[in-house]
Amino acid sequence: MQDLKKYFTEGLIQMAIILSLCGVMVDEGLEPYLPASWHERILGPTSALTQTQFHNLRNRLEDGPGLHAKNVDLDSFFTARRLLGLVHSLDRLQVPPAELETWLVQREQDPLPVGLPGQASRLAREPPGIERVQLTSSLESRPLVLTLHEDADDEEEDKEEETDVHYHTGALNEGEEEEDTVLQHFCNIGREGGPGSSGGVNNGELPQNEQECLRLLEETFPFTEEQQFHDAGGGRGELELQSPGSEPSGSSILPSTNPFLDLELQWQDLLAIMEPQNNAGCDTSAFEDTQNSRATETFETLHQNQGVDGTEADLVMETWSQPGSLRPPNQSEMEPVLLPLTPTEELDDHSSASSSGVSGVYPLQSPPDHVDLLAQDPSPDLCLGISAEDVMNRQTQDLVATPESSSSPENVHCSGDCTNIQAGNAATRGLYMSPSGDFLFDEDGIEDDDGLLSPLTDLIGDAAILDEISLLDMALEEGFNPEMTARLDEEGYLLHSETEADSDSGLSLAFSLSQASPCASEASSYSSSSSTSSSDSADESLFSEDEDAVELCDGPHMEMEVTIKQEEEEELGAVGGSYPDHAMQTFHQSDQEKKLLSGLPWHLGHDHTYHQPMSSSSSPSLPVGKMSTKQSRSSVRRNSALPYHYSSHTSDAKMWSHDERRARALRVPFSNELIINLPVEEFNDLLASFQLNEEQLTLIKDIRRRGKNKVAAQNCRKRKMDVLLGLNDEVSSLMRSRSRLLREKQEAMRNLQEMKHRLKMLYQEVFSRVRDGEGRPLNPVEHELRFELDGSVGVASSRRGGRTPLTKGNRKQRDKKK
DNA sequence: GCCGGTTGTCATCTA
DNA sequence: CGTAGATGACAACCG
Repeated sequence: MQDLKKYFTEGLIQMAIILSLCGVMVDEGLEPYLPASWHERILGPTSALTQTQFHNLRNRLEDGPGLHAKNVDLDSFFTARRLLGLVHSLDRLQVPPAELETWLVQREQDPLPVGLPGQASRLAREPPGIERVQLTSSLESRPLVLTLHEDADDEEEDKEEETDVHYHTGALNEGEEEEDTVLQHFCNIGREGGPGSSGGVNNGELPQNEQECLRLLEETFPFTEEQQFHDAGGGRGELELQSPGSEPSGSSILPSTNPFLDLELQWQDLLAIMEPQNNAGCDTSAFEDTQNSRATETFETLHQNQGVDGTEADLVMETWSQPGSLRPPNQSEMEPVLLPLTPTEELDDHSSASSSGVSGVYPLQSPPDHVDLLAQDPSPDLCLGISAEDVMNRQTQDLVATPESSSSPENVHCSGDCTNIQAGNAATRGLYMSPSGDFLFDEDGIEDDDGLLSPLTDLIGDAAILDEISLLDMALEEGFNPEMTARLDEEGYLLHSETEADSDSGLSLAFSLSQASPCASEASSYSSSSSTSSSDSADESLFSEDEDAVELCDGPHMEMEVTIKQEEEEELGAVGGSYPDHAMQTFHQSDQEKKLLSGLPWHLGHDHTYHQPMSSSSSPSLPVGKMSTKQSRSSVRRNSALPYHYSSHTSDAKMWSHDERRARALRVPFSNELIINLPVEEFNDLLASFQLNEEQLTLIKDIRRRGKNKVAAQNCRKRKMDVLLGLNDEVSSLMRSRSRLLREKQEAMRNLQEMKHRLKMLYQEVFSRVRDGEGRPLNPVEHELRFELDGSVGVASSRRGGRTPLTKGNRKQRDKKK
């Protein structure tokens, strides 16, 4: 939304409108409105700078901030590509080429002189491979996404395009001096309009162009025709279309009519944009999408026409592309195309995903992509840089989706956004797309609707795309992979449970160690409260499962328990009597319940030890008095059946067996574990679900009480032990502290003695220098120095007891006299 | 058989 | 009032 705000804030909307109007006269209209700083303002932090790292890197390398920032150093880029091997993929996939086209178009449209120098330099810099990429991409984009569908033909076309591209690029490099047909067209247009005023030129030609465009549209431009056109001319067709002002040139490469088409398309795009519905239309019709994309292209071209004025052009471009990203200024267009490729794909993916995720409204992405490719670059630039970009795209798409929002400027932006996003999608998806064309885009869009992941998965799915996808993409995919997140979540849950278990174990102390049982452990007093709350839902589910299990219990585990129980019963004799199958089942259920309960957080968190007895419910319950011999047997059985249960104490088994016996005797339909571990509500529900007599209820409550108290006792003992240990530690620390203090005391005593000694020496020295009134030294026996509180010093006679104040001054004087 | 440790249980208090 | 936790005390069991 912030981005949108940025775009919509203040005069941006007006700017967009003006720009749209500028379809005829971009330069004139924009100039007043486009201060040099506008780019940054409009784009804000999310602009090119925030774009894909890749773009950013290039930007950094070459131009730095501003529009140029997007311009990529082709050499560096190419090198990087080779190194990464991504470059190759980029060449194919890179949507950015569209931008190149736009750039070229701008050149053409623009009076050649305008922005040439910078661009030319860039072109010259660009390695041939890069140029190809641009051209191919541009060609693909222009021919409409249709070209994308034709994967097989793409390479050949690309080659052809490459030639064209070289041609164009050469023109660009030469500063439009070259006689490239396309360039010538553009040059002618620009010249007609006047080198300085591209807009003016355009204006003059517009009417004709429009007419021709309309005618051409009717004749050739039918959507299907676009495909044909694309098939036939690929890049050429694009070039033609792109050259808005160019006269119909006989040049094989660039049909002059195409430029007119572009103009018309631009107009249509503008009109469509003006119409609120267009936004929605993007979704509905590929044609509209194409128009939108074209509109963006037109703006781009206009921007380019502005030529050198990167700022103004950038502004325009930005206004169009804003949602995703702004194109870099003049030069940047070229580079953005290239650079964005990988990132753009990523962005596209994100954007597409986002768009899809946001609303199915924008299935269009693919179709506009062709045209949008130009726009893509910008968008990807913006989007790619930051993960948040996806959100941006979604937001922008949302805006676009709302047809109502389509007021002139907003529409423009929206369309631009849509185009950008779509372009991104198209770049990646165009490959996937079948020759069906625009509609295919819709399909893609639908696929996109699945979510962000879908595009990624799609990319992965396509081998070619995979080639193109960079490691970064992979990383991104992994990062976004929902499965991974799910796994993480699970792991986190596991970890959480483990941690709880750990905490529990900590609580249980030795108990847990000795008796730790994998089976469900009762919730420890500490963890139980919290765990229960968190696990309520799970518990419920488990509970339901448990109930089912009660009814349906079966399986080998059942058999094991049954045998054990039978043995136990034999041992027990008449106490338990013979359990009906139902009861057996219920107990078996208890085992399953254990399993289920084990999954419960609270269950996990709890002490290991005493539940074991719980788990041992299946284990035979022996009369307390009989336990000695039989216990060992039962314990052995337990061990065999439930090794984890095993505890040194058979008493546990006994105890539980006692409750278990009673429960069996009363035919309690659920296990002790459930009785003890279930939360109160569920426990009550459980009791309510079964018709139990008073005796059974009492027993169940006693079992629950004892079970919980058992845990409480364990915890209490553990705490007590902890307290003892803590006290022991405290005692140790206090002992150490005492030793330390004693040492310090000794040290202080030594220091004190030393000080006393030094004081004594000093006293003697001072006293030895004191003289009486006759100048004779004082007799230490008869006199002594007295230090008063006020700091004065006097000589006192030890015999008379009288004191002769002796001030320092006096003493000093005396000393001086001496 | 005694002793120490462990564990379960009960009773009671408290939140 | 009911529930659950905490704790002291008791008893049983084991090594």
